[in-house]
Amino acid sequence: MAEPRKAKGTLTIYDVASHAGVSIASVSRVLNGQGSPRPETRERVLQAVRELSFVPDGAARALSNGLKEVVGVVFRRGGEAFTEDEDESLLFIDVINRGIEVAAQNRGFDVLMSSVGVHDENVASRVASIAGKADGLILHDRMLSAVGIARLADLVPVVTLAGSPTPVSMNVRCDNESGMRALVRHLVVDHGYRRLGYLSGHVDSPDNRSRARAFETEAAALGAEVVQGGDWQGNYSAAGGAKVVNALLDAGVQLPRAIVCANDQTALGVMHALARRGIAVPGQVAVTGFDDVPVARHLHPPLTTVRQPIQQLGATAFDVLYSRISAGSAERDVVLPVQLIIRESCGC
Amino acid sequence: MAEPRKAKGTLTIYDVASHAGVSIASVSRVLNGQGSPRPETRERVLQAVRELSFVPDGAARALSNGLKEVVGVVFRRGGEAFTEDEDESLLFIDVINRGIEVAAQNRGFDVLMSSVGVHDENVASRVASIAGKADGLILHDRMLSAVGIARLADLVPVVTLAGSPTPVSMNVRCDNESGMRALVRHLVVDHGYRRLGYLSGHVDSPDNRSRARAFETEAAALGAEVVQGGDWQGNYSAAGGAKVVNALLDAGVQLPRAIVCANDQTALGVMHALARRGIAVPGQVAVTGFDDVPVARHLHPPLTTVRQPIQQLGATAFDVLYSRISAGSAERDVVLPVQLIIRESCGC
DNA sequence: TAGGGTCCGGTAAGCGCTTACCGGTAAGCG
DNA sequence: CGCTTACCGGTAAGCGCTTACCGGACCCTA
Repeated sequence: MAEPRKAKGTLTIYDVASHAGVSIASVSRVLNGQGSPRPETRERVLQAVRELSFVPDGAARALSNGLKEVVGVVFRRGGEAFTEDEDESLLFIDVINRGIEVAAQNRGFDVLMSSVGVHDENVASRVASIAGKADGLILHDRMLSAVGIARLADLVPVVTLAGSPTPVSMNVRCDNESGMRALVRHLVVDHGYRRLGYLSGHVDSPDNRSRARAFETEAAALGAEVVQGGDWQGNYSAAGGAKVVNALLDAGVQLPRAIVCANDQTALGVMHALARRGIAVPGQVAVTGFDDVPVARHLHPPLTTVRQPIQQLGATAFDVLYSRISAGSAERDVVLPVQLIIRESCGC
Repeated sequence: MAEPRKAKGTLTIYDVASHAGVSIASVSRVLNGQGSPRPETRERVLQAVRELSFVPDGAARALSNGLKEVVGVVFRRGGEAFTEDEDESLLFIDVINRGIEVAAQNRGFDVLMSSVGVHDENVASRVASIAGKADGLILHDRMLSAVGIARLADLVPVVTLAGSPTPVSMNVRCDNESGMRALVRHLVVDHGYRRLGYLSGHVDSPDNRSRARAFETEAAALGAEVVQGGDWQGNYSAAGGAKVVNALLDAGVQLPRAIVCANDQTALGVMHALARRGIAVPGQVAVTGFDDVPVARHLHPPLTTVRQPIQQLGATAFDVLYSRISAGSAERDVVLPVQLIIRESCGC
């Protein structure tokens, strides 16, 4: 721990008060718009604040108010350090985070960002440390077990993203089911593909599970043949998608007519791998994604995918958390609509 | 402002103390590893902390210590809301931010992220508000005027990214000059291109200025013809790059043999626009970027660019700030090396 | 067994702010 | 003209934590 005690000439409200010739209470009142100070007093204070360029200390304020005006966001980063894979997977999470941030600003809150390494042992302790510095927490997918969340939740309000609500925490997610159903329907009904593969994301991700399930049931309902499971397991990354395809091809497996990927990053890797092997997309194999990350439209061919309102997702998470913090209660399970985005990688 | 005063049953150190049958001083000492508590006392406290799952309040701690263990990071986001352009430009900044974050964690710090809209009037007040909640600030490119920085800097230590050091603030940047020189040399000497265009970034960005200058002088030194200026002005975004190319083409201008873009995003837009117009890259026009953002290698053709150690940039910024915060002083101007990455878009 | 030195651990003072409470002044009323 | 009422603004307490300071217990030595 660093150890300065008074780095700078640390102005306090006392300095402002004496400079303005009023009491600290008046200064505080003016700064917070409480009470009804006489215009003259008010002006004197503002003048002093301006002259000294005083900024009140957030910690003191927080302590006094019981409100830090800070929310914490916790998410996983890729490998230990600066691996390629990590960089690739930035997009999705970062867009969500920006959504959170923008929403937070509207309420005068700021956002404490904290990532956790994949094989970081004590996630719980990191999270706890953030909890101490924030009024509430937003947890990205797969951060903590249900028990962990429960324990956390009686420290501070907790919102999870793409998880499931618990008795003590709230959740915000997208409507994976209907998005996936629409996608499969498009592939089977509109294009007439009879054999589809699902290249999964992390097995323990609720998003992945519901997408897989919807994929399976819809395809079955439409009478299409389905390929998935062990060999088809990715990890939401481009590298993961490429690896699966390469392994399949090396094993001489006959690819299905369309590969439905758990997310856009995976699709990106799949298309890359396919291109390297000289397999035409969508001519020989169609590929689809999920998320509609910005780069999706810049791929060759442009990626057919399901658009999640990614930034909205973050903004909503904040709003839910905020209403919990300030009003004391909020909706526990919010589901956002998605939209099928048909571009060219499906064969259109 | 929200107005809860005691949201939860807020555990305090007093609760822990009485639960453990010791004084609050002992609890604090155990928690901070100060003094030399008797093993038994120590154990009692830890036990109590565990049982109550107590987490000390960050604000109180900060107030008492004069150290919040938080640094603020301020950057610009694109348009007002959820525009396409905004999404596109995520990459660069976010990688830096992640670098900051990882470095911060190593020191037990957390990162307060705050973005500012492009046409946000009172940047200064937003920044000030962050300043009150942090021990130091990292400002991305083009956030504040020199005066603004000066004023800010006597509130808290300030590090700028890709700016220039001021008497009171520190700066971290990459070696644009040598990167650009190497790139131009490659284009002119190795490929023999005689006519080069520089598609700029924001005019008021120090990075852009030094790249433009290096481009110009090196090209001149090698006797190549240079095209730049008014019509060649982008804004670091893909859309900006595409717009310039389209305008040029519409005006019937003869494009130079190679287009050197101020950054990768711009190059991405340029390549896209060129492709739409049926112009072969690099066959008819070579295109290069700057940054080596992760997607650069997934373009068609893969982008020749100058790699900046982006994540390092962030990490270094934090380290500099940290040493200033804890040791009271630090280097004022840190320059990181870059590396020419030759892929295919240059014609190789 | 008494005196001195060590350790531990408790008490209390503050960190910078908000705000309940109260006293003083001025305006309003009879 | 004196008393009430209202309105400002000041004083002080307290938010949860760290830590300086001090007193007590224990151990060692003579």
